[in-house]
Amino acid sequence: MTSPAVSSRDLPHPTREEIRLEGVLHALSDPMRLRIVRELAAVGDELSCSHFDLPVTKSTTTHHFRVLRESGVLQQVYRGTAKMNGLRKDDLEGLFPGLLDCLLDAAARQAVRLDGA
Amino acid sequence: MTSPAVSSRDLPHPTREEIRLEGVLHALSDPMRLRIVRELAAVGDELSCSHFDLPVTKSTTTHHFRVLRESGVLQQVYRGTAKMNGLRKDDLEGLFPGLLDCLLDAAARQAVRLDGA
DNA sequence: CGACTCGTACGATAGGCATCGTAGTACGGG
DNA sequence: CCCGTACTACGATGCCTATCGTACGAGTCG
Repeated sequence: MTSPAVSSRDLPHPTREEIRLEGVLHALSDPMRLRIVRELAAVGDELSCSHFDLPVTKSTTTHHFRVLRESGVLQQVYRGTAKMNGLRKDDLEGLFPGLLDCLLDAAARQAVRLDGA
Repeated sequence: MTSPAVSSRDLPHPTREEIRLEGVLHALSDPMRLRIVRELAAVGDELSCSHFDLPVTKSTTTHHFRVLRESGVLQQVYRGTAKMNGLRKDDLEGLFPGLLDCLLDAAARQAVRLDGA
């Protein structure tokens, strides 16, 4: 088997063609979600939901991950009890070349400017 | 006078430092507002509010222009009875280099993809 | 002045959404 | 089989927002 521990539970994702720029921008216009995406991009690999230590409850965290998945920014898959999250880099790059990097750069610049980090 | 017919009425704008990426993304995540920005960028000059023929009432149009101004995407100034709108290209480029062009390109690609135009 | 155009203000409405808490399901390990 | 961990589902709440209609203010032109 190529993917050993992938659960049968699976989650609805938009196809590449169904992804809308407005939806992506809306998803990224929330600070919590932008933070998730930045961390995911920095690590460059899939991360479980529980890896993120966000200042909101788990319910709210679930909500944010769903928005990111339904807008086409993330792909999610269950692996055991964990839900792994990965950026849909290829799809986004195919639809909107350069946009993701540009947004991440913009977010990084703002973080430096505001937090001095 | 440098600006002859500028009315005394003036409008609150965020300074460059006050512009937030989240706010800009939120402003552009509305189809009506994205359309306004695309048209403004295509023309490359200031346009009056009444130039835009949007499928919403004038009240709603006013609302969208205010959101764009308050997020720092547009600058607005009264000229006679008209209110002229211009993209804050320099400020956006200074804060988030390349972002505006990237977003406009993404919007254009999506328009081609969906409307075949 | 009077009429007309452009845009605003205000209130209403309906829907969306970020957040929480609690109760529940799925999976893996002892 | 039972327990703990990871995540979900559902309902509630309060706020934000896209939209409208109507009434009004500011400016221009005859």
